Amino acid sequence: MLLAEINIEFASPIPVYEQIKKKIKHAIARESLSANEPLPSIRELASFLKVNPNTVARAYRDLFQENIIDGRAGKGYWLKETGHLEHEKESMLKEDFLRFLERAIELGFSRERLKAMVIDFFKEEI
Amino acid sequence: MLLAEINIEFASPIPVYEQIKKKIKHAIARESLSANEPLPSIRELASFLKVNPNTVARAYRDLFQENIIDGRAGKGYWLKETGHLEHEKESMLKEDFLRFLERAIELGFSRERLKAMVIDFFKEEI
DNA sequence: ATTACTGTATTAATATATTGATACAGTGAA
DNA sequence: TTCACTGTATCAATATATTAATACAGTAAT
Repeated sequence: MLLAEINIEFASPIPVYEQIKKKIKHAIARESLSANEPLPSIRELASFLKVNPNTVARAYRDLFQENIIDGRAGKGYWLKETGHLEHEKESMLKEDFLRFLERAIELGFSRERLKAMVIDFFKEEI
Repeated sequence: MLLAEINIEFASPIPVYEQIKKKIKHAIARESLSANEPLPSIRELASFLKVNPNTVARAYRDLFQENIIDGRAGKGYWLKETGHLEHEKESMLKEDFLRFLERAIELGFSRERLKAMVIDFFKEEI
């Protein structure tokens, strides 16, 4: 994975470690980082981005807990098996969708109306 | 609208003003608060909940900016026309859905696969 | 064991978000 | 005008989140 793929907007209100997480997820999505491939070491990425190593460590720790990467002290971090990842990704997405449904219910939309709206969204967007 | 419909969990990590907003949206969704009906005054709700008036004011200000309620100094706040609300609710929901789509794209899902998954969700859930 | 890398843990500094105290200003009725 | 109620604005106190400084511990090669 190329260091250059990760750039940070320091003026943004979004925390640096969140930006790092998002960039890495993007890299995975485009397959510019593949299964078992090592990530840059915490200190390497930190010095490249000119941020504190703890900030990168926080991003990596989160991704570890999200079951996206694996790692050990002395060895570094690497991307997990993509097969496993597919399953994780699908369940992450399912959770997101359920949260969306909850908000819709809060707003008073019926199941049927919601379904119709979502189908419309698909016709219009992307 | 009944004051008793709004209860706060002070132990929760969710800010009090966010909890107030959510309860009011719920009340609107169940139509326990109807068009043009006045909300409890800031001080009345604050003393009932035993929170600072500014906390309630923050919730009301947010709902005002979300175009859900209207109000003026000296007169209080009241629910807006529901016709207008329907439109607002729909666009709020659309925004939520677009955020969901963005996350899905980040995770590398194609538009078609996403559509299939969403249809499956509707078959299984709620 | 030494060296040169890895990640981890602890604590402090800083920034941001949330809540609170208080004074101010608008509205309408007596 | 006066009164009793509305919401608003400003600033301080507090809590939480984020980043940083530093010391510690694991791994592997020499």
